[in-house]
Amino acid sequence: MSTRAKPALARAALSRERVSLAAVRLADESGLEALSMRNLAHELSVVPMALYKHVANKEELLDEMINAIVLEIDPLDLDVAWKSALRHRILSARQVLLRHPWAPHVIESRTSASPVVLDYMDSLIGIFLKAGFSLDLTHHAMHTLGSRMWGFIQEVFPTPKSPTDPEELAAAFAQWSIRYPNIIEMATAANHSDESQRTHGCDDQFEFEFALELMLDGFERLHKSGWSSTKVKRE
Amino acid sequence: MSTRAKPALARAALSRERVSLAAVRLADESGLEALSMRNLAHELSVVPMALYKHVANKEELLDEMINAIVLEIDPLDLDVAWKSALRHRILSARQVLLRHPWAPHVIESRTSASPVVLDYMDSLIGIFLKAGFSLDLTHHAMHTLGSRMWGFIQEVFPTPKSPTDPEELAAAFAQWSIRYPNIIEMATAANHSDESQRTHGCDDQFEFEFALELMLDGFERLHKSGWSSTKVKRE
DNA sequence: TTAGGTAGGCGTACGGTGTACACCTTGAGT
DNA sequence: ACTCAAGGTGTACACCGTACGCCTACCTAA
Repeated sequence: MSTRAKPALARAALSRERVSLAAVRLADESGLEALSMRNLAHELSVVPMALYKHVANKEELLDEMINAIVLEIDPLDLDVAWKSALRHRILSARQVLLRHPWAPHVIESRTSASPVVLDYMDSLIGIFLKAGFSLDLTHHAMHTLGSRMWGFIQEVFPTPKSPTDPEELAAAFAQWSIRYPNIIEMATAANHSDESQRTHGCDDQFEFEFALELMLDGFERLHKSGWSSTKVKRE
Repeated sequence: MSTRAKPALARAALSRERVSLAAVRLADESGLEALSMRNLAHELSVVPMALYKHVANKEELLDEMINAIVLEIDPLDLDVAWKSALRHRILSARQVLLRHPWAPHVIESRTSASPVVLDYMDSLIGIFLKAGFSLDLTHHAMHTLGSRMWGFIQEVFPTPKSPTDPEELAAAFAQWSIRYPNIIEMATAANHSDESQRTHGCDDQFEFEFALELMLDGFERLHKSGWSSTKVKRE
């Protein structure tokens, strides 16, 4: 009864880090909707209110989860041309986000940046400046990247599920071809043409890189031509 | 007591449309967090469960709200060059979203597209195809636009609030200059240079248009050069 | 004119959420 | 040995979405 419990006897002590790592794991494995303070506490064999000794509230926990995964992004390689450095950093961020599918949603809901997040952004800006980009152009480039700097873009709505019964499906398809001729034309081309399926079909990774390269090329062109926002550019 | 109440005596009858319009108004005026079924019902002088006779659940209500605002986007002008048509459509979407600040969050959380949403996307695709873009390039262009086709981009984290006390602020500023030298350099340039404040400072509208033009120019260049995804483009 | 069906608003109740607040236990420092 | 604070506990509250059953008022057909 009155034995002096050694520190790590019954269970390891809670800590801010242990809490947020457990939260990341829980979200990874069971989805964001399973991440309630009660579930998380249960996972840690602890009573819900115990968590509040380590994080102020759920928002702060979510902040901490983002910190944890931002630290997974590859560190910056300084010995490489700006374009490769940027591409590498952003594609690495993308790999991280693919491991944590809940992250985009959480990132989007944050209301202010933590120091860890600011570090990451600072390093991206540094890449531009070191390459001689003007402050001006760097600024706009960062805004253009937007959420792509985190390795994701809002995937436009998934198309509604199609019926399973072949006959119904054919009927629905006919309907759609009338109402959404362009969507259908594009979608069938992307899915059917011989080799395109494997080469790019609708491969998220390809789409991401396509857009990223388009932006990087755009930045490069503007930089080389000495673009400045004082020259208005509308055609 | 037993008077035959005329249809519109006590209050107008509920309908799916009245419910979703009231929801839009409530979100506009009081923010998305105020939009609970209970609050909405109260607003309509009705008991919460009454709403469920018109929408299956809250998700469906949110879908309907998006439908309502997508219909506010300017209709497509067919007599105009593709670039202008696209720009106009997207900037119009942006105006709509500025009127409904809750919309980006809701759009991002939708899991499938409604017919109204598909109509909008179909019309954008149509702009590309009518201009002679390949199905291929059109497809990638749509992905590249991403959430920008809705008139917003995930605004990267707002910087954390700065202290009000001038002395504290100076200290914090000094700290930041060391930890985030690039952010600070960029931010001060954007805010201070004489006329840049008015001309572009950190004007969301300008940033949006900058990115949009960069993309449109990129699409145009690829289209003119007969780009196809079979040619790999990595440098 | 009456009977019956149905659309739509009402009331109650349940299981979930985040978290405030008071309590108690335990280990470290004096 | 005593104190004090850090940290885990238990209870309680307000709010959420919504399942389920009821009841009333209208429309239609006989």
